[in-house]
Amino acid sequence: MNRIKEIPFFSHLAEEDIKKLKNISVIKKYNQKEILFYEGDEPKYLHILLDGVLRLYKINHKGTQIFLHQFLPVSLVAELANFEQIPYPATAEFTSRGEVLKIDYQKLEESFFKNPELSLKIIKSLAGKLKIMSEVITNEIVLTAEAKIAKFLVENTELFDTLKNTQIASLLNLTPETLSRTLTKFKNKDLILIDEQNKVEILNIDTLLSMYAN
Amino acid sequence: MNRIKEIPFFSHLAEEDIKKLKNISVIKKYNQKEILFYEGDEPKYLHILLDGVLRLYKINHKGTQIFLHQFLPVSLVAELANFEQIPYPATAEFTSRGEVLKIDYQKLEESFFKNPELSLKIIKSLAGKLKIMSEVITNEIVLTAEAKIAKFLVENTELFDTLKNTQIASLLNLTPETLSRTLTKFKNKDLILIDEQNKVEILNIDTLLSMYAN
DNA sequence: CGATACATTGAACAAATTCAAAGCTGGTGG
DNA sequence: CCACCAGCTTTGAATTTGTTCAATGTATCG
Repeated sequence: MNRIKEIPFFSHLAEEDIKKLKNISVIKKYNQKEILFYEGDEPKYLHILLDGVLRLYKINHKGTQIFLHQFLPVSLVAELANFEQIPYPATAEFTSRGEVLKIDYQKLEESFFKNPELSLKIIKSLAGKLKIMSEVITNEIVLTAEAKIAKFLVENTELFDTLKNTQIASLLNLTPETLSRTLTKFKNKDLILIDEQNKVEILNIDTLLSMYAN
Repeated sequence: MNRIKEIPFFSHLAEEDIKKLKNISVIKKYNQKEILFYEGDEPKYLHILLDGVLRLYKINHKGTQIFLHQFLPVSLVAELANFEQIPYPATAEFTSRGEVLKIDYQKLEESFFKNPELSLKIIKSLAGKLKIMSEVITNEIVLTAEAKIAKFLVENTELFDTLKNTQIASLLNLTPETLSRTLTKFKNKDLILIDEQNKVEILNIDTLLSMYAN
């Protein structure tokens, strides 16, 4: 079985390169709630998430988690730490069973960074992460709780049907109480409607948009 | 005069490539307080800061600036927006006179992204920015005002001698009042000492460290 | 001097969290 | 079948953290 060939990051590599890659990497399985790495760990491997859902978070001064991002397969995870040779800036925890390709980074750098196609993919991955970080900053520093919830309502309406409010609150880094109060406020202003089956319907998207868009 | 050769990003390029690059780029001068780009602008050029100091910030819901980073020459600025083809995620304003190399990004991508050395430099630049972003998140979301100030005291003691408290407060995204109150608290606890010439001296670095380090 | 900018201090305020209590809901076992 | 329990959700009140506003203090520089 050759899993590496199926990874978009490496799909273009020559047979010989894939063989090299296999020699410096290993696939490991993880269970739900297992930690791939902790904030502060020294990176040794470059991690590529092959299967499962990985939650990235930081711990704040009160000891509560600050959700940063959820990784879905197939993604490079926290490659920044490898490139910059710094400790992992956040903790990565599986929210489901999963599988990770772990590549010895030192050896990878020596033999693969001359490959321009691979470089371009890494550039794209890094740029994508910068975008995510930029959005995290917007969400956490620029927007108020009300604006965050308005934005989430507009952009992820369907998630309100599948997730519990506690889970949504956790994605937004808010308490369930704040989410509940804000949704009630929106209901009272006829911005949204919550039917008997707890499905959310947006009644006045313009007002919601104006709460967070500039 | 050939400025491009002196830019570390392009120093390794062949004479012929430099000529190409010249054809798709232009050097522009800016005065203090001029804006290089606003948050939300569509990127057309890849910007390389050649001279001057550039301040990157976002505007929060109250309309106040949130300081993100200060660029010094020579740096790629906000290349993420080019790579991801998204609007600029923040505003860039000169805090001094400055100079920027503006490269037509479309044309750059077509002809230069196959160059592995250049790719590697771009990777390093992106990874560096991710690190900055990660630190911004730590500072703004994870740390309390007290912890931010303790960290700044330890890591940038000398800046307290040259900058005014209002400027430091602005770098920390705090009000001067909060900074003043916190410094007074630290003085009363004998963690720091401020002499007649307003020079700050750290008396108890362990306690300061314990306020923000984990 | 006196003007202007910067720093300090106190009091009121705002946003969101925390804590506590009460209300729902859906599944389970008697 | 329904009573009950566990886990959400909602609501109110208190608390926390930092900002805002206003007043006062201090310094420096022409």
